[in-house]
Amino acid sequence: MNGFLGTYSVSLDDKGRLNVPAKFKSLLEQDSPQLVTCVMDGFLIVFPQREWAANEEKLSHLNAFDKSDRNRLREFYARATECEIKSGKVLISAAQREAAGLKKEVTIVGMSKTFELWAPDRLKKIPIEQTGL
Amino acid sequence: MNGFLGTYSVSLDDKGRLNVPAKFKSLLEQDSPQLVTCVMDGFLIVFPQREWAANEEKLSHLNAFDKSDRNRLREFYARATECEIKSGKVLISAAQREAAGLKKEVTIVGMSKTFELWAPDRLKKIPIEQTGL
DNA sequence: AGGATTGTGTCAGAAAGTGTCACAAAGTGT
DNA sequence: ACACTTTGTGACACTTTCTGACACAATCCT
Repeated sequence: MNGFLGTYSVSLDDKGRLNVPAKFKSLLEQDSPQLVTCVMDGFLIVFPQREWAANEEKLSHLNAFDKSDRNRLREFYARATECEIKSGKVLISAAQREAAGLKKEVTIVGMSKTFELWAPDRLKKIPIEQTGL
Repeated sequence: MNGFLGTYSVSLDDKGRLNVPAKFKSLLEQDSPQLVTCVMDGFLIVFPQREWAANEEKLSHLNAFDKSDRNRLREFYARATECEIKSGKVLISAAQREAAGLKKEVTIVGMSKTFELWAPDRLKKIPIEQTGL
C-alpha cells in the first residue's frame, strides 16, 4: 500500500479505543507505533510520527518569545496528542473524542500521508465539491 | 515521546501542588526533577532544567551594564522560580498561582520543549482559520 | 516557646488506560 | 457453496494514574 486510502467504518470499544483497520496497520508498522492525533475543525487528523515531525518542522521559524507566534504554536501543540498503537488499538483521549463528536461509530478516511477520524453524521454534511476528476 | 504535547486538565491539591501528568513525567525523568517556572503574561511557563539553561544561554549576549538589556534580564529572572518534582508533584508558589490566576483547576498545554499552566478561563481558543494550520 | 502558615510524604479510592480472549463478521481460495 | 483465514467487536480483568485527604516537618511570626 502506498498511502492511507479509502473510507472505513469502525467502532470504538468501551474505553474509547480505535481498532486500526488492518490495511492501515500494516502501513504504520513499517514506521513506528507512534502516532500523533490532532483536533481539527470538528474532526481528528492522525499523523504517523514521522509525518507529524515534518509538519512541526514548518513551525521552526516561529519565535517562542513573541506573543503572536507563541499563540500560533500553542494552537498547534495544544490540539495534538501523542499516542501509540497498543495491541493493535489506539486510545483516543476523552477530550479529543469530545472535540470531534466521536461516539461509538467512527468513520476513518484515508488521506494518503495521514488519515482522518470523523463522527459519521459530521462527515455526511460535507458537500462533495468538484474534484476535477 | 518527543516533546510535551496536548492539553490536560488537572487539579491542584490542597497545598497548591500540581500533579504532573504521567506522560510529561516520563519525559522529565529522563532529564532531571529540576524545573523552572516562569510567570508570563497571565500564565506560567514550565521549563525543564536543561531547557531553561538553553534559554539563559541565549540571553548571555546581553550586556549587564546596558540599561535596557538589564531590564530585560531582570524581567526574565525576576519572574522565575526554581522548583522540583517531589513525589510526582510540583509545588507552585502562592505568588505564581496568584499571578496566573490558578485556583483548583489548571489546564496544562504542551509546547514541545516546555509546557504552560493556565487558568482554564484565561485560555482562549483561536479559531482554526487564523492559525495558519 | 507557641501557634500559624507553608511544604512534604503517603495512601486509599476513583477513574482512566491496557492486554487478552472468545465470538462474530468479512474476506479468500478451491 | 464450502471450509478456512483474517479482521473487527465487545467484554472482562487487571494495571496505572489521578484525586483528595491526612499526618507530619519545616519555617515564620510575635
